[in-house]
Amino acid sequence: MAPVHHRKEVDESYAKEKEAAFAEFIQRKGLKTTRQRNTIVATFFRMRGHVSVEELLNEVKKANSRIGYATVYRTLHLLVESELVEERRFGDGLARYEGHSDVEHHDHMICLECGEIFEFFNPRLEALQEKLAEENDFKIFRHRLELYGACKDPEACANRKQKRQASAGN
Amino acid sequence: MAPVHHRKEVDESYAKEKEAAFAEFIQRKGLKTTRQRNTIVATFFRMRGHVSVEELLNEVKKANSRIGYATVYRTLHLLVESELVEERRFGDGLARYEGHSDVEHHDHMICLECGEIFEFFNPRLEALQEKLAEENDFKIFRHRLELYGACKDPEACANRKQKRQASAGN
DNA sequence: TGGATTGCGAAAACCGTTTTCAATATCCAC
DNA sequence: GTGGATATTGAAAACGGTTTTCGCAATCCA
Ligand SMILES: [Mn+2]
Ligand SMILES: [Mn+2]
Ligand SMILES: [Zn+2]
Ligand SMILES: [Zn+2]
Repeated sequence: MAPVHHRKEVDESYAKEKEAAFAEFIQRKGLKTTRQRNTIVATFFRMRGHVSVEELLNEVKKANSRIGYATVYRTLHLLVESELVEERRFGDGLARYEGHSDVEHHDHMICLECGEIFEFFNPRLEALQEKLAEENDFKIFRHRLELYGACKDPEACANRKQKRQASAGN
Repeated sequence: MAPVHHRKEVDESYAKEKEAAFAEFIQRKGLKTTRQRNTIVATFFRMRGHVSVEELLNEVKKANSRIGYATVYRTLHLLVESELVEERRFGDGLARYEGHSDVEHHDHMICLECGEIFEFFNPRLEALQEKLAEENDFKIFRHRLELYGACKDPEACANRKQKRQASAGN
């Protein structure tokens, strides 16, 4: 099985692929290749989940402690513009970023207890939205659906909560 | 027909009802009745749509120009706490508030061209969300669904856009 | 009606994000 | 390779919506 090893390889090739796509975007736009941007992008695509700017900067600083907020913000904007990354806002006042996974689009359930974010996709839901838009003579460009609530499994939820609070105190 | 007159009466009784409910909430909480809060609440429930703080303050100042932002913000928090009003955020960086209409819950379509906000409610959509939550062992407390796009009727959209830009320059 | 308690408004603080600006790095034409 | 036009960087300041502070004013119960 060796799931950890497998996972690591998958992450690496995924990250490499995204880094290459970003490099191509940079060239296509006539922008310059810089160490800082490369570091930030490489770091980002090796993180999982819905990453805040601060979380990303903390990781980035491990590779190059001189990189500051401004460059991280600027690079994230480029990543969004390149469509390699999407910005999310789950109502806690800060932007979070995620790389597109294989599932192109998905929505989110956010546990207000442990902070876990579950992703889901349902074609019927998507179709129903289209139908409702049609009825209102409306053309959808994009949508956001967020279900706020709580995990039903109290044990798993409590564990995650603990884990999160532990990692919050870096 | 006299739709305007009819509308006015409906709004008045609606506003009066909400004002009374807020007064009751204030007493229940042991807070004091003040002119400023009454003015703000009375003004709010006579406005339609999804009202920003600035829009509300502008209206409020017509009745009492000495009222400032702080009191408007504080009163809106009370209105939300009383559950007479809901806060919305449609991604333009500012909070908007709406009184509960007869339809208790609804979702939104936002035209990115003219800024119009259409409201809708669909029981199948709600049920489907519940089903998906169930499958993920998740209990929904609340949700937000926003469809961003554009009106299909270009004329109506352009008219609304013009109207909005006109009223923006107060 | 006194007086403890709340609420008020102007201004300052807050907080995540964006912009400024002087110094530095990139990279294309030579 | 090198010069030099151009883009990028990082610290710090600015921004914009919201919250908090603080001294004064209003509320309201005994
Ligand atoms: Mn996601
Ligand atoms: Mn609404
Ligand atoms: Zn949970
Ligand atoms: Zn429109």
